[in-house]
Amino acid sequence: MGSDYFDRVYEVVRRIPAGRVSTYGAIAEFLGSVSAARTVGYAMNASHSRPDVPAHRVVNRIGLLTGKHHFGGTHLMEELLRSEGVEVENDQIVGFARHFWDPSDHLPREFQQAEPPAEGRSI
DNA sequence: CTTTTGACTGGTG
DNA sequence: CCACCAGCCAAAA
Repeated sequence: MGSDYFDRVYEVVRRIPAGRVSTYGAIAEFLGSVSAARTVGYAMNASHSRPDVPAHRVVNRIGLLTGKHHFGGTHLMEELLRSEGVEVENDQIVGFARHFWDPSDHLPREFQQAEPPAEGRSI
């Protein structure tokens, strides 16, 4: 199905619960290489046609909303996060460590094998 | 086909 | 604290 890596990124991002956020690096590390963080960001850029991918819950390592410019509106990403209970100030997530969601800490290791989730399974 | 460029990160100087 | 470099993957020129 197209690019495997992007699909894996989307699967992970899709599991980020509302009110939680993750980072490009954490996702890349979960998928095997922390250095591929840029690619995770690039995958987010291509996630426009993936409405089921909450790209606004992915920020950089210090909780900065680096991708906010890609959400059309200047504060759309921030608004989305706030509506989920994530406090944002000066384009940065307040209490970032408190909202941080590490995929390696919640998703099964088999998930890294690029195995898509079972169909008909509610998230 | 080659080169450039990104929503990144960690290390080095 | 700031500047630069390497590593990773994919799309566009």
